[in-house]
This record gives sequence, C-alpha cells and structure tokens, in this order.
Amino acid sequence: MPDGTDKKPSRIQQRNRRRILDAALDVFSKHGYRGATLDQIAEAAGLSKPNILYYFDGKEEIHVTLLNQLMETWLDPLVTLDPDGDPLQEILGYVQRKLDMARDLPRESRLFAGEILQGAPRMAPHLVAGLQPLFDEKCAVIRAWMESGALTAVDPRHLIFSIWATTQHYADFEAQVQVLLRDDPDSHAGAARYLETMFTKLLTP
Amino acid sequence: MPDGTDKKPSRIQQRNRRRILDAALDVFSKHGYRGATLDQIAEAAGLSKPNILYYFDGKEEIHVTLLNQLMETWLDPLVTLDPDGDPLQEILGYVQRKLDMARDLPRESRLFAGEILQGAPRMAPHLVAGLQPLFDEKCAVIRAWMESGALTAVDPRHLIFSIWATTQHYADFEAQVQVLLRDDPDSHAGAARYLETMFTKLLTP
DNA sequence: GGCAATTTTTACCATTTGGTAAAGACACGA
DNA sequence: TCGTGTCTTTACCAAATGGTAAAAATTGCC
Repeated sequence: MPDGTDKKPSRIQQRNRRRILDAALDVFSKHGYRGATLDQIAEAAGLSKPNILYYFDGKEEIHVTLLNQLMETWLDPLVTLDPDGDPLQEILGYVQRKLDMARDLPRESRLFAGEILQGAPRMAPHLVAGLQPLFDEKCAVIRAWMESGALTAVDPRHLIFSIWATTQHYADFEAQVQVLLRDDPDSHAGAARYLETMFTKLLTP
Repeated sequence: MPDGTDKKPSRIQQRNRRRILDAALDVFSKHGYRGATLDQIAEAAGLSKPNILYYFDGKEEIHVTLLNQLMETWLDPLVTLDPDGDPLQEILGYVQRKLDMARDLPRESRLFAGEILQGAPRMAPHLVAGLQPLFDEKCAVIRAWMESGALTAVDPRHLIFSIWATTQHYADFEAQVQVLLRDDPDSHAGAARYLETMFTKLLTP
C-alpha cells in the first residue's frame, strides 16, 4: 500500500487514485454508501478489487475522501458571495451558480444529498467545522444588506436554505423532474428564469 | 404465509403487519433500502426475522408496500388544492400543509427522497401513473388562475417544484438544518413565515 | 377439552461482500 | 542487465445477509 506519509505519489498512483475516485463517485451517488460495493467500483474503475484496496484502506476511506474533496467545490459558490458587490446581483449570481452546479455536477449533488439524508454519519464534523462558520458569516453579510435597506428583510438563514433546496432539487430529484417535465427541451433555462423571478421579487420591494 | 387472497386478515395479522411496516419505515428512512437489514427491521418490530417473512414475501415487498401506502398520503395536499378557492390562499395553504408534513412525517419524507435520489427504481410506475396526471391537472389549474390575472404569471411546474423543494428540505436535510440553526427554539414557525412571504411576493404584483 | 388452522421459533443455507496474504509482473535507476 | 521497490493478480476467508424448512407453540372455534 502506498504509504500515507509519502512525499511524491507516482504518476501511476495519481492516475489510479483519480480513476478510483471517479468510479466511486459514480457508484456511491447512484446507490448510496451501503448500496455501493467494492466490486462495482472496481469494475467501473477498470481495476481489480484488491488493487483498489492497494490504493485505499477500505470502502469507508474512499467515501470520506470523496466527501472531503466535495466540500470545497460545494462551498465555493457561497465563498464567492462578495460583501462589497451589489446585494441583489450577488444573491442572484449565487442562485445561478448553484443551479449550474446542479446541472454540471449531479453526481456530487446526489452524493452530498445521500450523506445528509442518512444523518451525515461521515460528514458531521465537516459540517460543523467547514460549513457552519461560512454559513454564519454569509448570513451576517446578508443581514447587513437588509438592515442597510438594500434588500427586503427576511430571515437570511431560510433564504439560503431556499436557495439550496430549489437549485439542488433539479439534481437530487432528477428522476421525478424528468417524469413531470417530460420532453421539455431546455428545462434548465426555464428553471433559471423562474428562480431569478422568485428571488428578485422576494428581495425587492 | 397468510394467503394473498385472504378475505379477512386476523387481528394478529393486522397488528403485526402494522408493526412491521412501522419498524421498516424507521429503518428504511434511516439507512436507505440497501442499508436496511431484515434483522434491524425485525428487532425494531419486536419479531423474529423468519416471522417477518411469514407476513411479507421479502425485503422488497415490505419496501414496495410502504411506498404504495405513502403515495396517497404524499399526494393528498396537492389533491386538496381547490380550483374554486382563492388562488393565493390555495397556494399558501398548500405550502403550509407540505411544511407541516415535513415536520410531522419526516420518515415518510426521507423514504420518498431516498427512493427518488436513487432513480426511483421501485417507484417509477407510480410516478407516471399517480403523480404525473395529478401534477398536470394542478398545473392547468394554476395556469388558469394566472391567465385570469389572479396570480402573477410564472411557470406553474417550477412553482410546484420550488414548493416541494423548500418544504421537504426541512425533513430531508434535517441533519444539516439542525447544525446550522443550532438552538433555534421554533424554526418551524420561522420557516413558515419565510415561505409565506416568499410565495406571496412571488405571486402578487 | 379437543382439534384444526394460524403463528412463532429453531436450525439452517447460499450468496454477497469487505477485506487479506502472498506470489507474480512490472518499472526503472545503477 | 540486474535488482529493488512498485504495482497487480490469484486464491482465499470470515462475517453479514436474505431467505427457507420444518418442528413447536399458540389461538380460536365446536
């Protein structure tokens, strides 16, 4: 097994670890943690099961690694929210970025959703250490905007929840959305328009 | 095994089937379909595993039974949407009912969310046969309200999605919400106020 | 109480699954 | 080209899990 204290992962190591993580993202997001098997991941990665376990200590480590990597990507749009920008445009831009992520990274969205749905057994520490401070900080920013009169005053916490819920819904509930929207050629644009309207009307007098 | 063609299920049968389904709802909603084991369900129900299999043909039948029962409960608030009522009040009432359901039936919400998240493998027929027609019907009702000028015109499909997403979010992502809201004594009321504001501002000029 | 039908338990089984040991193949610098 | 460290395969294993057979216990009706 590649020692955890290694200085330089070889090219083969980098390539295979990436392969494994990509395959695992596929499988975990499709079947959930317990529903995914190492055999499935191995086949999707084009490697043997013992070979997978040469690169990772076990199923759980693969899952945790994915979750860790995901955190950064996932929080990035919120990090980008600029206290010095135009309040409404900042919020609308955030909504847009989250909606684009739901379209472009549905596997990541579902991996995250599955983990939270089960009570975040492998992610609770990250939520407290990573998400909570950022959430509080941005809530304060939004609250300041509202107190300055730049935005209609609503509870910033529920505002953020509603942004997460409405955007991620298109990835997490895709199976349902697809049945109900049937052959809508560009539902993404429709969702974008709808959400822009909704949050604009909410936040302006 | 109790014959499927039975006329009258005995009292014992009724009691034990109910126990099993309640236990299974607990376990399935907490761990997902594959994550749940018959042993866990059996223990939660206070019965032995073979005894469980005396009442149900297998794990899958228990799951499907739950899903079938759930459909009715789940769709009921939307069924109640009255074409002859006051448009805004009807929508706001629907939001309220869905939010109450997220609080009162979180297990059901998570069971449903988990099933959809995995691509609705055991529910796709029900979505097409049960949900789709109702969805289309109510979209038409809402569209008519909008065309009559009683509500601001937006895409009714995305409106309904946003209602589902924002309300169910409080049940499905409870682990996250709880971390971020920490010791909010009555977050339900806060969510109710926020959502009422949001949908009112969206749907009125 | 006696007896048939229902319900529950005991004792299993086959498969799946996460994981391991150790031998073999391979890469690459001296 | 040789040898050392890296990577991969083969052959397993123990535990967990969905499920079954059949005996034992219980219920409910006459």
